[in-house]
Amino acid sequence: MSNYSAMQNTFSNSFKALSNPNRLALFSRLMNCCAPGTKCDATIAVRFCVGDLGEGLNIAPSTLSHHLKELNRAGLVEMERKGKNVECWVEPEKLKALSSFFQPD
Amino acid sequence: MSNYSAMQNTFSNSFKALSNPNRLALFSRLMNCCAPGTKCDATIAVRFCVGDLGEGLNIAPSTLSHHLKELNRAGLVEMERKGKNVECWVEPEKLKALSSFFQPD
DNA sequence: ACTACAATTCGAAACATGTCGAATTATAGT
DNA sequence: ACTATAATTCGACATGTTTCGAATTGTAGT
Repeated sequence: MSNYSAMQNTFSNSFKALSNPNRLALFSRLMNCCAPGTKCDATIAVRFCVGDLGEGLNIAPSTLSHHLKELNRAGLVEMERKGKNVECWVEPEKLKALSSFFQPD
Repeated sequence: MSNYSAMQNTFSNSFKALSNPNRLALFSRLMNCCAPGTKCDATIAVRFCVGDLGEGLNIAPSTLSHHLKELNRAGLVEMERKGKNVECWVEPEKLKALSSFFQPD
């Protein structure tokens, strides 16, 4: 347990997911709730459907879908189908984990 | 100023630098001071010469050099020649900036 | 000057990533 | 059943990344 290099691997996968500017933009929208037409409330996980998330990013739907899948695989973004749409959000715990990675003990 | 997408770009470059497991290991050593034969003192930026940093990572010196250069270009690691060696360290400010990226306002 | 050690640059090979358009699946409403 | 909208999968192509060994540069000591 507490396998050092396994944890390192998890984090490097997270950072890989955030290393692409488009993916980081998607993640930031979910994280900051500063996206078009959204009220800001940091206590509740913000939800977007896939299409709205990609708004203004100028990427093809297939590319958007691919990026969200990567974020989901890295464990950074949750996804759930809701009718015709698929809703996406970030769990606050994930933010805490990432934030504390950079805080020396 | 306070150009949103420029800041996003800086961060995606940082995360790209940390997306490689070997580079993340190098960065972690400088950050955590948990490396072989080092006393732990979080108040002072820890310094390693390039060779010692790569200890146990099983990568060629040329690869090690390349990775450190990437970390340096991303602005995450500082480097300074000191005689035969080149010393590397992480500025505590960088850690603070990265950590607070994940903290919603 | 010569030697030894530390680190970097260069070129090449194998592999991974970002992107698209076309085709497909999922769901809801008519 | 049919149609429209949302999202995904697939195959392809161009570009980037990781890694190495060989050659090179920088520095200190003999």
